[in-house]
Amino acid sequence: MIRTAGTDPDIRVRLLDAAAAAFTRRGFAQTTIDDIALAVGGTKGLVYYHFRSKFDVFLAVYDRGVAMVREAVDPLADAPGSGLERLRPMATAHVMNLMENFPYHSVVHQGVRDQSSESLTVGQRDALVGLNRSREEYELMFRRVIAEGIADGSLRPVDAALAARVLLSSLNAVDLWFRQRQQSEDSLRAMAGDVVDLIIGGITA
Amino acid sequence: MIRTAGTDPDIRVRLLDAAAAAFTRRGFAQTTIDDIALAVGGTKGLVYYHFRSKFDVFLAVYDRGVAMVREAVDPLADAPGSGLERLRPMATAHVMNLMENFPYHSVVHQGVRDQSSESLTVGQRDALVGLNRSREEYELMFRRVIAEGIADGSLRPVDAALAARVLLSSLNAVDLWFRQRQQSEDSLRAMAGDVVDLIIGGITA
DNA sequence: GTCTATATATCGATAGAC
DNA sequence: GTCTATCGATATATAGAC
Repeated sequence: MIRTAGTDPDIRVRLLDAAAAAFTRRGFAQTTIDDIALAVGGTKGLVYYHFRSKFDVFLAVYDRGVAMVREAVDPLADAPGSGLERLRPMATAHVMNLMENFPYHSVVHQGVRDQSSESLTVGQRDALVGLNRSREEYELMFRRVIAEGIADGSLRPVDAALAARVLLSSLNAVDLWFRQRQQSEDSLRAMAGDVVDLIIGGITA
Repeated sequence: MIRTAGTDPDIRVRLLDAAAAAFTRRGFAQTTIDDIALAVGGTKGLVYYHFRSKFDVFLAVYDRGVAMVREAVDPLADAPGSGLERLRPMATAHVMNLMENFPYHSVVHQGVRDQSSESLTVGQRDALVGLNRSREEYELMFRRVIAEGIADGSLRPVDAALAARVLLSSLNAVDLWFRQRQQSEDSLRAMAGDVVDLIIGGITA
């Protein structure tokens, strides 16, 4: 082994995975620090050694979640092709990522909802809004591609800002009914494609 | 006055309104019974006189929320016209209702998300799933109209079940970015129309 | 009917042992 | 680095006064 001894170097990530799963299953408020710790075979102290607070764990999960989607989707925005030819792969990759990293996505979704929650302290809200900036850049990227699609004629002349919002929130809403099962990558991709087609293509004849 | 004396006969509804607002602003777990009571100028005891538990309040809000949307939308499903000609008013009425009764809608949305939450007791989950049955009938109504639209040629030959799911969850996702302002009924209706058009009509050229 | 205690439980966070 | 023990705050629910 190249790495020298010591405890699992990825304990932080394992804690984040456990936290994402717990926040998804029970919600942030109903999740206890012990839930997270016990999921990796540890106790409270372990969590508090690696994170300042429960909210800090939430932010770290959120951060990682946004990073993962952007890593998958961002490059597609600047590929060659018309607006529509780039938007469809972007949307599909977004949904695929949602399904494959469901807990992380779910936490990000919670974070977006809660950024205006009155149960947050001022400092907490600021931290959340700060992280949401990356999320907003992401939305602006979709808006840009939609605008380009309108310009090149591959998309209808809709309000790009509203369309980006509706598109992303519609894609994210998939988490309301999607439930993980052992599905092949192919069947996930097929479902993602169907959903994206419904949202981008509409259902009118 | 026809009604004989006694305290406000609508105190139950006022409590539900206050609860809906509180659950929306802070989330269920972070809302305290005192939050609800104080919002109507009372204390804990008032709430516990009218409701068995905090969760009971949640269910009552949920119930009222579903009833309100269905009252507005159900009749439109059996109006004359093609599938598309009925689906568009249904979707628009749904979004209008979402905007006008935002807190109730928001609580119903929470309820749908939480029906598989592991932080519920068995009895609580059963109660929630029971109420969700009305919500499912509602989705089936959309599915039926979509199927009829496909049959009459006003809609593309999509998977009606998937389309109904995607349509409703997309419409509901509007609550993620919609924020109440003092807007005229007309401007709300215009926005609802735009959103519905984007979701039903898609954005491809 | 509504309010004022209060019993009771839970959990985030910290201190200190190892 | 991780654990055990514990403090302290918060909040559901109840009992009984008015």
